[in-house]
Amino acid sequence: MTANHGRPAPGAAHDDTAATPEDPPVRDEAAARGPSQDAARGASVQDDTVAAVVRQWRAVHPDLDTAPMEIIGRINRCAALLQQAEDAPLRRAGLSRAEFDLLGALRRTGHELTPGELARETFSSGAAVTKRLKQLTERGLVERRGDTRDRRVAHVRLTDAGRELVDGILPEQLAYERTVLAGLDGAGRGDLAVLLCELLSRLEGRPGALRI
Amino acid sequence: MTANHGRPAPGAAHDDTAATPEDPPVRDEAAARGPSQDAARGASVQDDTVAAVVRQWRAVHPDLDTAPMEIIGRINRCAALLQQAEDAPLRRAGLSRAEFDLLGALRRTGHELTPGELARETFSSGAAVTKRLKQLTERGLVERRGDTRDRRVAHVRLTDAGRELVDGILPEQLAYERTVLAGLDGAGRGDLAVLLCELLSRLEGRPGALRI
DNA sequence: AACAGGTGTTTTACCGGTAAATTATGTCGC
DNA sequence: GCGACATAATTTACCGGTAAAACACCTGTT
Repeated sequence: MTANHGRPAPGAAHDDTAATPEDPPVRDEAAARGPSQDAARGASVQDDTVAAVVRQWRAVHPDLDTAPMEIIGRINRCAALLQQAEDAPLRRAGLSRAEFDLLGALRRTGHELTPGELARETFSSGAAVTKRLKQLTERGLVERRGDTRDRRVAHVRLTDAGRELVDGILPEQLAYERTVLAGLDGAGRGDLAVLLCELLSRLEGRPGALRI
Repeated sequence: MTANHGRPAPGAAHDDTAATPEDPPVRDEAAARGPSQDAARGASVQDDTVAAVVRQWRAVHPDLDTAPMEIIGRINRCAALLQQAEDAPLRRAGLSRAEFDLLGALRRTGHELTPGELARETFSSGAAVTKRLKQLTERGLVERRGDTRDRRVAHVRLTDAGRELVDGILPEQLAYERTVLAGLDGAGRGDLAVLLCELLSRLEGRPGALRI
């Protein structure tokens, strides 16, 4: 998903008769091969799908500065692949990612949360939380009680089964993430965390600071 | 979204009567303040939501190595925020992200694609592509023709309106991405692109190389 | 030629998410 | 204490995605 970083077209496949009248087959690798920016870091830049997509855009729009894609495209693509990989073990445990996030929020805060807090905590809508809580309650993973003072609010907590489920899955997820990150050396991991933190801080900055 | 990086609970809110019997309120900032790894890069690490979440996990599970979260959590969170930000201008143009991805794939390859190729190109299911193509065709953004040799396959191409729409939106997206990335200096951007490329290459590596 | 099996696309049934409306409750000013 | 307004949660209607089945067509074998 996300804006622009599908797979490169493998090779025009078996086309058919007349090519589309507009645009003549702009289809060479001419446009500036290799990485656009190779920093101080000597690492030989591999050829990932994003690089191929960026090449395509440059061939079609040589005037456009496509540098941001090299970062944003990769972030999006990494996120998509990571989620896909981590969803498998979740499914095995009978959970969707959204459900795991909800349980995880309860586990890591260590105390009860209201549905509203859970919605904020998991970045989802209140309606979605209501639905998920219904299912998770039926499955005995969470419990709810009403607030005695304010009868609009409910308090949700993990059951023992819920806590055990999260505690069983989390180390597995972390172990997978560790193997993925093992491709980078210690300094690389440190740099990456710092750079992403700077980027994220900017994205999270006081709401609205960065355009809508 | 994604595994573990919601917002930190602002402060137990106004709780109620008895706290849950299990787990005593583990709720101090004690657990190793500050960034877990501060690399060579001197940058003062900011305090983003992921850092807060990682602190929570460390407080509850001091034994667990939460380092991967500092990277994976931030990638996921960045991706979510970026997509949210970039969806707004898309909506204004009457497109969903998935639709824009499809049009973008057609635009950047510069030639016709079959529905199947579009599915691979945009990482979505064939069924989803079928539905999107139906809508986009009705809106006059793409056209389709049957293959003359193999009547199972269709060939999809952008209409002029479709191409103009993509060409109008793309620079806007890139401009936004550039302002977001302006928070990093040139070397930082270069390093980030390279590090993400290494990570992505590993994630994309020969299918199945990395666990499921 | 007929058929078995493969491939490209579409259809079907369903699931989960959201926005907006709804319900129920609390709070503030008078 | 009562009306106006705010807030917490839920319900409703709908939309878009997927998996699996169905369909249409091709290709190789006999």
